[in-house]
Amino acid sequence: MKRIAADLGVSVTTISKVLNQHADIGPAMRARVLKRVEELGYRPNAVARSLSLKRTHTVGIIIPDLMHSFFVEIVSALEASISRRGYGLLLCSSGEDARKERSELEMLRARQVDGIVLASANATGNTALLRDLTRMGIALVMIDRDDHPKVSCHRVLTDDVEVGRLAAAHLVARRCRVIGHIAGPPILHSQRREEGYRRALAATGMAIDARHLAAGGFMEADGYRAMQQLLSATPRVDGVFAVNDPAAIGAMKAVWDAGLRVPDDVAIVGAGDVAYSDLIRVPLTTVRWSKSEVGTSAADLILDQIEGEGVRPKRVIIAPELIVRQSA
Amino acid sequence: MKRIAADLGVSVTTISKVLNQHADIGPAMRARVLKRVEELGYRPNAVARSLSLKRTHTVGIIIPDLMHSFFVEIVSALEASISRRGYGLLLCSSGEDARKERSELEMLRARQVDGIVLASANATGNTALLRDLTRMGIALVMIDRDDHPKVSCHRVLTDDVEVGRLAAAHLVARRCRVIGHIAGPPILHSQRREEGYRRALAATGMAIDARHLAAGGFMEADGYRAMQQLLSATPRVDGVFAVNDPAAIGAMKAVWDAGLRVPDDVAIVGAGDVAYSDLIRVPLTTVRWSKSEVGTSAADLILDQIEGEGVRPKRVIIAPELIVRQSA
DNA sequence: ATGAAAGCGCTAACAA
DNA sequence: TTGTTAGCGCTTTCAT
Repeated sequence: MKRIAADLGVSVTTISKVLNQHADIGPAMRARVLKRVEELGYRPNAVARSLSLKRTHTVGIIIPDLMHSFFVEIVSALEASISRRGYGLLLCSSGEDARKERSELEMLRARQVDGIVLASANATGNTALLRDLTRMGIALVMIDRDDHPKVSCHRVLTDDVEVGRLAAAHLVARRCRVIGHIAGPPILHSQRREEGYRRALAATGMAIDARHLAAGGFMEADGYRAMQQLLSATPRVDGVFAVNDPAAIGAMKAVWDAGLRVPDDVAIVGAGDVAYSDLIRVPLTTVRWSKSEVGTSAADLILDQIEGEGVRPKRVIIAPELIVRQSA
Repeated sequence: MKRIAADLGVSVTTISKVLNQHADIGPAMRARVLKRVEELGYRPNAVARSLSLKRTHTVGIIIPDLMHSFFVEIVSALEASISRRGYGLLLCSSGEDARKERSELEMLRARQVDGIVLASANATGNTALLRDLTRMGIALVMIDRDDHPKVSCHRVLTDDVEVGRLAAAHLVARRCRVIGHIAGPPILHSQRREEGYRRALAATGMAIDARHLAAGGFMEADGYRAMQQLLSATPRVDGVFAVNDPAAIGAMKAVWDAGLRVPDDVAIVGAGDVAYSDLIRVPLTTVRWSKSEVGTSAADLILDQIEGEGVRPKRVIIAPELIVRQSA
C-alpha cells in the first residue's frame, strides 16, 4: 500500500479507502489507484487487516475424526457455504480426545477466529472453556452432539428419539416378532435412540426383554460382539436395530458368520447412512438425516451471528427419514 | 500483555520475552509473569504475532473435492502432521474448477499462509500465479497430480506407469486371454496408467486390439458406459483394468447388468483403493498407494521448507502395490 | 475529496 | 537482566 501511495503521490489512507469502497473518493482517483493495484498485482494483507478490524473472517471447525465419512460430508457442506460468504475454514480434529480438543480450542482462540463449529468429544472438562469463548464474543455452534448443556450456543442436531422410533417401527411393520437393539455407549444420543426403539415397541404392545438389548458401541467390532450375544438368546431375534451404521455392519457380519441370512433370518436397521451403506453386500436399511443440511445450517447460524444478526441461541433439528434398502 | 505489564510494573517487552522463552530473563521475573498470565488466562494474539513475525504458522490445502475419500485420507494425515508441529490448516476446495482454484489461491496468499498444498485441478491458467507464489517465498507442494511442469516445487506422486503395469500383470497372471482397459480422461496420469497396461501386455507378447481399449473417465458412470462398449466387442474381454476404482465399480455394474459374473466371466482390477472397495458385493481387486503417506510426506516437505531446511524441490514417489481381493 | 495521526497486539534491535 | 523505540500493514477518526 505504501508503495502504491508513493507511486501515485497520495496517502495510504486514500488507497485504503478505494480498496474498501468508501464513498468519499473521486472517480478519477479511484481509477488511478485501481490501475496501479492491477499493475502491481497487489493484494491486501489479510493479517494486518484482521489485526486492525479485530475480525479474521475465519471460522474453525473441530471434529473427532476426518476418517468418518459422516463428518466429512458436514465439513464439505460447511466449507462450501462459508467460502461463498468470504470466510476461511480452519480444520482441526480432536481424535475424540478431550485434551486434544481443548488444545485445538485454545489454538483457535489464539488465532482470533470469528466462530467455532464443534462436534464435541464427550469432554465435560471443556465446558468452562467453551463458556469463556462465547463470553469473549466468539460465535459457537455445536453439531451432532448435544453435550455441554450449560453452554449457551447454537446447536444443530437430529431427533434421536425419532431415529430409533423410525428404525424399530420399520421392523415392526416388516412383521418381525422378536426385535432386539444394539445399544451405543452411554451417552445421550444412544439413550435417545434406545428410547425411540422402546416407544415403537410399546406402541404396538410388544414387550421388551432385557436379553434382546445388548450393550454395544459405535464401532463395527462392537456391533459384531453385541450381535453374537443377541443370537444366543431364545427366542432368537429376527429383527435388530443397531445404534449406528458401523455397528449394523458389524452385526451383519456376525449374522453371516453364524450361518444365517440377512434379512431372511435377521433383519437389520442401522442409523446414520454412512457413505458406502448402499454398496455393501446386502445394502443397509438405515435412518438418515442430511449431513449437508447440518453443514449448511451450521454455516448459516455461525455467520449470521458473526455478522450480528441473530443473537439468541437457536436449536436446529434436522429431521431423520427411513431409507429402505435390503437389510430390512 | 499491556495489562500484565502494568499489573507487574514491568514492560511489555519483558512479558514478550518470557512468553517466547528468551534466555535473558531472571527466574524470579519469569515466575511472576507466568503466574499472572495464568491468573488472567491470557493467550497471546496470534494475529498480531503473525503480523510482526511475518509468519502465520498456517498452511493452506486446496483439493478438488472433499467428498472423494481419496483426498480425505490425505487431508487427515496432513492435518495430523502439521498440527503436531504447531501449524494450522486452512481447508479449501476447488470443485475441479480452475477459477475457484485461482480464487482460493489468492485468498491463501492474502492470508499470508506459510505454505500451500495443492491437488491441482487441471488448470493450466494458474501456472503463472503458482510461480508468483513460490517466488514470494510461499512453500508449495503439489500432490497427486503432476501438472504445471514449469512450476518448481515439491511433488508427492505415485508411479502411474507402475500402477497400470501391476494391474494388467495381475490379469495376465490370472490367465485372462483378452485384457481390456477402461481409460481415464486425457491427462497425464491416465496416459501413464495406460502405458503401464501396454507394457505389461507387451511383456508377454499379447497384442493390443483397439476395440479393447475404451475411452472412459474417472467417474462410476464413465466406467459403466465404457464396459458396455467393451462387452460388445468380440472376442469378448475376460479381464479389464479400469483407470480408477469408481470406474471399476461402474464397470462391475455393467457386467452384472449384462448377466455376467465377476470375476468368472470378466475379472476387474481398479486403482486407488477407495475406502469402501472391500465392502462392495464383490470386493474389488485394486492397486493402492498409501494416502496417509502422501499426506505425511507433503506435510514434512512443506514444513521443512518453511522452517528453512531443504530448499531444492523434491519429488517423492509413493510406491503402488497390488491388493488382491475378489474381483480379479 | 484527501490526508495526518493514532492504534490494533506483538516482536526485535539496541540501549541502559 | 530489563526497558525504549520503532515497526509489521492496515483502518479509522478527525481535520483540512
